[in-house]
Amino acid sequence: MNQKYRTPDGYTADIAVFTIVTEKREVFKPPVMSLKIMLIKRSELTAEGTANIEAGKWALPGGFVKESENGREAAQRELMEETGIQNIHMKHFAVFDQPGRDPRGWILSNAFYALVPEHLLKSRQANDDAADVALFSVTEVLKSELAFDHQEIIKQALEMVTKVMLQTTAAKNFLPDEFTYSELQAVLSTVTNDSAILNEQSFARKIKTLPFIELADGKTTQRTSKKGTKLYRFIDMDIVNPIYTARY
Amino acid sequence: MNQKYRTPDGYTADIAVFTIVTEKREVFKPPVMSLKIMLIKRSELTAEGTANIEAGKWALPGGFVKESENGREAAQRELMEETGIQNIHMKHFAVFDQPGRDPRGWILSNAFYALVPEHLLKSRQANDDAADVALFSVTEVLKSELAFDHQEIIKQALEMVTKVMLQTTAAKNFLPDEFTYSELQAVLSTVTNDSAILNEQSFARKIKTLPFIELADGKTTQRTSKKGTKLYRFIDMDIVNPIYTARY
DNA sequence: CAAATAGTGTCTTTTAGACAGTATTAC
DNA sequence: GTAATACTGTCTAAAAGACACTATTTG
Repeated sequence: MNQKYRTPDGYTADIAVFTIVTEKREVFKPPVMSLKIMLIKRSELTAEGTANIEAGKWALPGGFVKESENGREAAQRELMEETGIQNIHMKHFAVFDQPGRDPRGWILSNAFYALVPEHLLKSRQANDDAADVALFSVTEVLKSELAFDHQEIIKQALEMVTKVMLQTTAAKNFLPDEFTYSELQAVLSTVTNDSAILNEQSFARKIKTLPFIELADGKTTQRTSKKGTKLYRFIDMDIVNPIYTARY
Repeated sequence: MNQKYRTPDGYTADIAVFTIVTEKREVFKPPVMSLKIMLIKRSELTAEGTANIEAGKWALPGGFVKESENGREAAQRELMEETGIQNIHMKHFAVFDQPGRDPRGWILSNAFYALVPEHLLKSRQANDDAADVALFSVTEVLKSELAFDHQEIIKQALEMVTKVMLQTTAAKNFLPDEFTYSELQAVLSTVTNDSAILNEQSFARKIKTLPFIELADGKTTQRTSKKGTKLYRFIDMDIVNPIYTARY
């Protein structure tokens, strides 16, 4: 190894787990949803019994990458250790490597986000060096004081999530396999104000023409209305919607 | 520091510099363009005179991140040292951290891409531990054997570039401030086959309605036709074009 | 004049967007 | 019946897509 170059003091992985919780679910009514992020409260002592850094503050779950792991594997493991949540799909979106971002030395953070349905987080439980786990509304979190530079990480994660929700079929992560147009609207409304999406009649017509959504033939549900509503499914595909062919 | 965790053996930054070269520029004709990537040939000896790893192979420019630098700064510096190119805008797009990807140990690579006009690369010159610098067509590069896992890095960079070119105003990186519709078409044609973009009359009409492009009032050029052509400018803005409101 | 690029005119078809109306069901 | 959600009918205005035509300039 070339010793001219410093080796980092640590390589970590942090995970911004987003979910959409159903705030209000009344019989025969479309749900009302809101976007949340899962954070842990850093414990006073580490698992080894020494004083923990940034103790007592809320933070993204995460920790050091171990030997023979890559960042993604560490993210999965740390999430499991601290919150009991496992097997969720996460995507890398940035690296935070600013010297000084962590008082312990030159610590690199590999940042991931995950979009998961609420029920997968039901079993969450604080463990290891987490004293607590909770869901926070994203607006709330952007105003609170968090550990390290986690507020900045969350801010960037949120921008990414908004984009991904509107430009890919990521909304499917928050819906059952078969869903109604109003449920899809409820999901999308957590990240957009676009009237073409939020207007009821427009969207009810539009959904039938989208190439990445198909009708679940003949099936209906009464969970959002007395009348009964048609069910739709996402078709898996990669979509690039060029801005040069869009209509404005 | 918690010694349970391995510290990485190195933290590097690699840069995929893309440019669009004008393959054919005849008087009074729209240009023909093609997408290229800049690679270096790894020298036999390092700057210190020791044998270089992966010597003789073509690779992305890049190298170790130094003390008090972040990944982005190292990417800028290494690009400068190896190719003489400086002050270009680069974006981070992935981290490559698979154990075993580099025979020297656990070496993390922070991957960046840059989109730059051809003229900024005119002054390129191999230096430091680079024996040569050259531009390769992207189709060619995906078939050749490169150092480390750089082919995979380039593959992912390319996917990102295609998306970014079509979903943002990134095409401006390859155009003069004021450009004709056929020049914009030439740039976009390097990454898409979309008929709505490549059809001459459609696009000539379309460009006038795009909210992120404005007419450079009254100005014309003869560089693409005898008749003279109107010039346009990009307006800086962030665009999210939701797939749910697109027309298919 | 011919040839080439850059447009515009015009027509047809599709889509958006708005508003009002209908359908179905629980209670 | 009432009230609520989920649609559909219908109209208008805008846009897409295709094809032919015009405009301008060089040589």
